[in-house]
Amino acid sequence: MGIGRGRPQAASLCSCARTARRRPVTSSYHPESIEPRWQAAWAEARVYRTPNPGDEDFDPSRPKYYVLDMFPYPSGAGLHVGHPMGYIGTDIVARKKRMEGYNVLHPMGYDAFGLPAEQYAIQTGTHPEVSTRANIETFRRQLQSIGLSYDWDREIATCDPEYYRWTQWIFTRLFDRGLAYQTEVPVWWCEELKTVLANEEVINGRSERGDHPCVRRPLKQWMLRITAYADRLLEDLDDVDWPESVKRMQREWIGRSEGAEIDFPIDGLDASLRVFTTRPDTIFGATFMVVAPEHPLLDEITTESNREAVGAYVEEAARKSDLERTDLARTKTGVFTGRYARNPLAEEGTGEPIPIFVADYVLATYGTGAIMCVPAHDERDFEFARCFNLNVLEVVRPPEGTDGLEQGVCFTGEGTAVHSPPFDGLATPEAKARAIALLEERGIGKATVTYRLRDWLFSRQRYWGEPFPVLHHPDGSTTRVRDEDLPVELPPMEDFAPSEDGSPPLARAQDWVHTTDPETGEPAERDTDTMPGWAGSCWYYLRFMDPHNDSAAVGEEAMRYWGNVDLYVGGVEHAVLHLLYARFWHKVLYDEGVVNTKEPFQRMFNQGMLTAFAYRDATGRLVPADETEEGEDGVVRSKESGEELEQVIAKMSKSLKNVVNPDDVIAEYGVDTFRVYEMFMGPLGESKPWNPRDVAGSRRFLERVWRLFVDPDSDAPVRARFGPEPTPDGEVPELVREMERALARVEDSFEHFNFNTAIAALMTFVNEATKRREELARSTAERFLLTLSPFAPHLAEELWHRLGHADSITRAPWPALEKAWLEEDTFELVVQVNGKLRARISAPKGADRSTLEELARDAASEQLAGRSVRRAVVVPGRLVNFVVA
RNA sequence: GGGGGAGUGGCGAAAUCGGUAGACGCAUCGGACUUAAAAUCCGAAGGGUCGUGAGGCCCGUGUGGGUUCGAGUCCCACCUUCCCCA
Repeated sequence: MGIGRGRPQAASLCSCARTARRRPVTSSYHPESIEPRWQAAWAEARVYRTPNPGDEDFDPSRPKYYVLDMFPYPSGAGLHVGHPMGYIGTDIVARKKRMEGYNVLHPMGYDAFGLPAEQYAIQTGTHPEVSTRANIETFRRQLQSIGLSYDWDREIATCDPEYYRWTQWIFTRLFDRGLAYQTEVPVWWCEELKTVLANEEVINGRSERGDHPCVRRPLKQWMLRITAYADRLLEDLDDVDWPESVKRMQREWIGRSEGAEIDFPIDGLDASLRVFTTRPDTIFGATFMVVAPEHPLLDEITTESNREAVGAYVEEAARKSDLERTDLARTKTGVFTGRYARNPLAEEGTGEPIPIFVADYVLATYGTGAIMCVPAHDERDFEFARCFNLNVLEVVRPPEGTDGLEQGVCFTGEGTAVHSPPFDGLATPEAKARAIALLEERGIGKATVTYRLRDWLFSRQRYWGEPFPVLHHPDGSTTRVRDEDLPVELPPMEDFAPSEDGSPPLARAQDWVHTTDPETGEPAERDTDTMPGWAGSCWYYLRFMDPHNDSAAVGEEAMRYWGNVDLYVGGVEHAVLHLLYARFWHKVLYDEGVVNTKEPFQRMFNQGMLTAFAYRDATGRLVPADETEEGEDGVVRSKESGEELEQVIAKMSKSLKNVVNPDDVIAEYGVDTFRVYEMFMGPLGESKPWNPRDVAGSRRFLERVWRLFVDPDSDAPVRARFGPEPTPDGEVPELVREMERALARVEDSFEHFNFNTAIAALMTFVNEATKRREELARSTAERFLLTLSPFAPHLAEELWHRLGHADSITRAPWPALEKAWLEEDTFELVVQVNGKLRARISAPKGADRSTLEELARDAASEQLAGRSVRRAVVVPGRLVNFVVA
């Protein structure tokens, strides 16, 4: 191996060397010839293949590292330069870990089921299978052209029957555990898309995809009981190393709140109205109640004289989204039902009748679908009471100095209970506890926890998704398909457009629907819904551990070795849904004994968004970037009309006509330049604009690297002469020190993924080494190439071989930082007077405070002349600050 | 409406702990090489100001306050902007 410290790795690399010898001898940097050659050599030698436990060449003594990208949905548009930013970041991490001797699991696949392929199919007639396959080909070609070190033997696509067989298998486990059930629920129905959509796929009453209008409709749907895992999903967030912001989003999404359920007797009916409240201590302030328009008791509660008005109101509410209904800023609406309830804690006969309203700001799906309203201490109730002129009764006195009812505002914080006979004078937490104790004692209420999280609507009336592995029997019962009968494959269909009546396309595959129950031989029907796009992505990280296993979703040995994902990188847009769903499935699989980790993703990192310049003319029309030119005055104009354009920075998107295709960048500058530029732009976690003008700088850097090693005026593959090697006890040569500084900064950059600073450090070294090339020792040059290789692997590999190495640099040992080479005898001492810089002088490293003060006093003698030094602040190793009068 | 991030040269950005603001690169300008150009190499460069010059001085990290010998960094208030959620 290269510099002789590492153990030989599993993959045979001799073919790399063979291929390398076929290279033409060129003296200037030609990435277009180097890069495809090495990509072919790496593929041929399978240098990125990662053996699994049980494989012949598996080395169990090495530690494991699993670094994963969020796999892409293979859209028809292909990749733009924003997609690979995270991929390049993880590739750099994977390459360094490999060089450090880890067994690195670094796979890639495709989230290939879902609506867009089907919409495209309906528009063009191309079968989703066909367009998805074609898109995958494009994605794979593009990903491979970027030199990403994936183990392509592990590639998966969620639409493969061999993959979704196990998605279905996991569903059957959910089914067995009672976590999957069918029920009639009001769901968003999109007439245009002919499907049900999840709450999160509908924005302002329109579909997220396509922006079509949607309405609420009750339909029988598959649901997953994610709420049963709410507490564990909440608690285990403490054990993962994720951005706090993402954890917070998940916590808020789950929305756990503690409170009480209370039964209010209804006047004139032998029924009571159950409400949920987080503030049982305010029950004596309840001056009215509200039920949701969908509340099951509404019909019974409503009196004859109010029936018409209530009916009309309910009808209107059905057309609104939850969002519109609960918007705080909106004027509250509602209708009186004609009925009253009673405070169950009030002494007999003392309680005022409490009017019951129906109002759409209460949702049927949250809590019990009914609330007691305490306008003095709840914003929405306060607002409602104002609109309808209802009583407002203060039952919590705010702490001293805080505004409350007396100042005309609604106080929602904690204070002291008043006007509440059983708990007058108690502080809010005690009053809550007292209220709950009283309710439980009298059997009219109890402490409860509710969640904002709802069960997961898990079915779609579409074709391009996983079929449900269940059989419906003539007696109305439903059983799951036996393991040995999986997968339930999608039937081939010519026409997969949704039916006009909204029934799913699979319902038309009559031969497929009508089957026999293999257990009983009786006729049975298949389910005609399919799973949503999220299903396949819930567990793909597990399949990567053991992608070809045909007897289990993931083999036990592989699962035990790979554990969970050490580093997961992707966009923040998946912070809630994908990550929550995947964590839910993982926990079910944990209970099932399939995995032995509680959490799937140990560390998570969100890459920033890539933006780009877009141009608008005076009319606001968007002008494609390639139809613009910048004048000498720096003003951007339209090439065609010469009109001045406004430059805006925005997310890369087709509609803004500012998409940059990586293929074009690679064709013009080469892969390594593309990789270096993407990382050099700024920290991986920040959003930043792509500036086509800046790319050349990264290319120039690589050319300087090339010339450091190859003499452009000679035919020799590499410069023959190197400077003297550093001796163990001699003085540390400047370039050795310089390289070590660069290495230290590169190491640092892996902490926060700010590879821009790593590349800046490598540039600084190259600049210095170019100036004093005759001093550059061979060992220093090799350390540099090793350090460069994760960032610019093709160039590093080429030069590594030109230096005479037969084995690939991708498996050469990562250089260990030599701290001793960083140490220096002197430092630059900063001299300040009253905090202002006045001199910089060289001082010996170990000098004590008084020596430093003397040196500084000398250096600042001019500024100090005639002034009295009141104090001297000495920071050893840094500065001296004189405080003068 | 709620939550989070970010505001530093013409542009992307850098600056472990509070201690030299602007590293590294882009664009720009000057010079060398060249018949010429490209490429490359060398150099200049935050703003202002004084000086023939070397160099000096003042201002400067969104705004206004505060803490400190010393603030891009810490605290308070505000403005702008992006993202996420509702």
